[in-house]
Amino acid sequence: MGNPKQKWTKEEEEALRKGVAKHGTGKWKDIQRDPEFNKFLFSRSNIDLKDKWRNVTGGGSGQGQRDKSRAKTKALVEAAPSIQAPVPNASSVDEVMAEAAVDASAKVVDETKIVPRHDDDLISEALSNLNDPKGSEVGAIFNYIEKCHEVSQSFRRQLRTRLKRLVVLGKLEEEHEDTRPRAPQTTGVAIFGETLDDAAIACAYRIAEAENKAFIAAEAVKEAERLAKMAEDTESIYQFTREILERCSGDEITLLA
DNA sequence: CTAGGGTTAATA
DNA sequence: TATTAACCCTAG
Repeated sequence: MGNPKQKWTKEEEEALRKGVAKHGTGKWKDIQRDPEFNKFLFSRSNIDLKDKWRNVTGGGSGQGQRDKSRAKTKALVEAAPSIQAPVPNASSVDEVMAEAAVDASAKVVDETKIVPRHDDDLISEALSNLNDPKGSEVGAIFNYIEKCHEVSQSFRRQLRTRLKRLVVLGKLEEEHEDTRPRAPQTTGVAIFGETLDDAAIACAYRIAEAENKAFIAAEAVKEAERLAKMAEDTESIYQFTREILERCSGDEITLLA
């Protein structure tokens, strides 16, 4: 019977791209469940996201590459519930990356978008927002920053490494819940106390520089991912990617030490 | 739940 | 007719 194949709109496609750039390929359910993306993807299912992403991507040549000039359409298919913008969501790393992929030297100005305000405020605000009396776990902190800043996976790894590095160095105090580690449910939930707030400020500055380098690293990762599909050599690519990340973050680690 | 394959509708 | 894009089904 009536099956008018609803075409994807710009909002939906953009939301999908953003969701993938945020969480990464896969996790379609998470993207669909996300309140921010659910506004546009509320009528789409996780399978639809995957299918659409399959068409939108593909490696660069061959198939996929769905037309990019086709919006106008009707948009807002089912009387969507007033589209509001509760979240600031101003910076778009993926957008910058995409632009940079074509011409990086011309889009250097967008760099300010990645680092719009002070860096110390980043973690400070995260702690304030989380409002944790004992402190916030490292996961929640980076998660908050990730949501506010839309960082890429490359940066995510660097941030995590940085925080862990500080713990090892002794700058941060790792406080356990109490006696005995209870159950092995968590992969190492480290709750930081007040010391984090102090060290976070210093760490934030490093993060600022990290973001800048992460931007460059992201391009390298993107290239590596492309090669991965062509060569399908995970092992070689893994080392290649690792070298690039290490090379880009090598300077940062030195600063941290 | 995700990945892949196959089918159907619309288009060049 | 061939190709693309959405939709649906199945396997892991």
